[in-house]
Amino acid sequence: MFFQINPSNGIPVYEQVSRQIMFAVASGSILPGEMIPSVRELARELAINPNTVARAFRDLQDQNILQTVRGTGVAVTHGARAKCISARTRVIRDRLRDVLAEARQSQLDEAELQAIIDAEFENSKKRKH
Amino acid sequence: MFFQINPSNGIPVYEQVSRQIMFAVASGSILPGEMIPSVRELARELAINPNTVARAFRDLQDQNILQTVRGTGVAVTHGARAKCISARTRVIRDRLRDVLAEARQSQLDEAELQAIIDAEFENSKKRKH
Amino acid sequence: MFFQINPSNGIPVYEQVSRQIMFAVASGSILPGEMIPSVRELARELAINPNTVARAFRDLQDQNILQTVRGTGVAVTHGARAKCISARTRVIRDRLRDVLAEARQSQLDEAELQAIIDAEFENSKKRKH
Amino acid sequence: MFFQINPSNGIPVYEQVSRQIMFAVASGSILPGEMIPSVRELARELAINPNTVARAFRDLQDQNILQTVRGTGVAVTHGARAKCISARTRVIRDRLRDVLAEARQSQLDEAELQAIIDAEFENSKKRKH
DNA sequence: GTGGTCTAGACCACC
DNA sequence: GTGGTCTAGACCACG
Repeated sequence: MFFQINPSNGIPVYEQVSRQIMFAVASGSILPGEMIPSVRELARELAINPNTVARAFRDLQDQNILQTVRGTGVAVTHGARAKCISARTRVIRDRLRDVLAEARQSQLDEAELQAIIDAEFENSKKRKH
Repeated sequence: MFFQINPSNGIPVYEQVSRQIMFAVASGSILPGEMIPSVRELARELAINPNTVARAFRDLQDQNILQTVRGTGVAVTHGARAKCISARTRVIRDRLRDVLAEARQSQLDEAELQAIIDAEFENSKKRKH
Repeated sequence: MFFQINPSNGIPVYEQVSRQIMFAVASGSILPGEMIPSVRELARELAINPNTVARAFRDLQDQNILQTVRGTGVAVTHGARAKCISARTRVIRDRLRDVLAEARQSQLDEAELQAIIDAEFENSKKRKH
Repeated sequence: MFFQINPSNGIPVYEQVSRQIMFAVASGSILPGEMIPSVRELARELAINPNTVARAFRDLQDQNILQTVRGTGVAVTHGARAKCISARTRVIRDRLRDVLAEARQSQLDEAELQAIIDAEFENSKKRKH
């Protein structure tokens, strides 16, 4: 596991964890059928409380993305890949839609909005590498 | 006052109020120097708690967008217009930046991201009128 | 709230709480739109930890049976009634199906099984009042 | 040995093993005095942990259903048949009683409950052959 | 006052 | 070793 937690950016820690797992499955970094690190181990790595990790795992189990094997650990389900990919798209599209809805509602000039979008998109490309 | 409050959409109610006032000033729907409805009146209209309206007003006063006129009520300051315009841009740009940052971090394919952006932008145009 | 918790019967306490709320909604004891007792209050009444109650509430929110009103409390959603009724039927039917499947798999004589069912059904009727 | 283990259906694996042995004795598929496969062999067959099989055997030994024959292996005791038959009835009756108790507590309409029972009983008959 | 999050630490069943 | 449950207590945002 290779991701980062920011304890003070408004997004609940357990949600940062579950999202990053979801994204990792979507992108193929974690494969269906694979075991993922134990609650305690991941908690140690990320320097957070095990209960917080457990909550993230539980949320993903409720979505049938993870599955616990009794006394053994937690595995990625076989249907997880597709679910994660579409969930990822959905999350991003919905958030984008919210921003655009607010922009429209604020009566921001359309050309200006377009300019902001282009600029930020370029920005994000640069930060990509 | 003509805006709408959604008490269960994640955004704090007081923030929905202050933002919509801000946007109204930015777009010229409310003019500098104008009085705005009292805390009690606005609370009644929007069917929310007066404390919530008061908090929105306080936040806007802290930004020098509103000011109390002794014995009369609350008015939009003369410097408000410019402040609201730039605040509006900032709010929207920041939210957009967050979405794009998350999209990038999720390893979503760039072409797909671009497609989503275009589609949603078109969508929001349609909903505009 | 009028229900009972048995802390040592195998069923997790938070699940006993959420089920009993569900059943209460299904049977009409709690109506859609109504507020339910606060986490702290219910925890006090049932003599359990508030976090345990909170978890039950959270599970029901995930099923869109409860809905929190920010800073105010928790309410039963409007679609809850139908969901609870069908969930109740489903829970009971599934558990019954499991028992019967096990009975069949155990090669228990069918007449004997029928006898057990009849006897227990009569029993449960008696206990009803 | 011809039975199946489901590692992720809530019932502990060791209990699935011991129950299925018990049921096999009750139905006469395994006869008193017969040897049963060794822990290691059964574990291999069922693709589960030997400790799990050992625990199932231990439970059955505690109930005097299995006994170890020094230097030879594990055998079904002579009193086992009767014990298994009554244990089987007890297990099923208890589970049935639990379901009906919950149904009653949920205030499910009695006629509806009766209908569910009948339907599922017919269902289970069909699946039997 | 309300719910939500997080931590800490305990105990349990399971493998 | 594993995950699951529960308790206790703290802090925060919201109305």
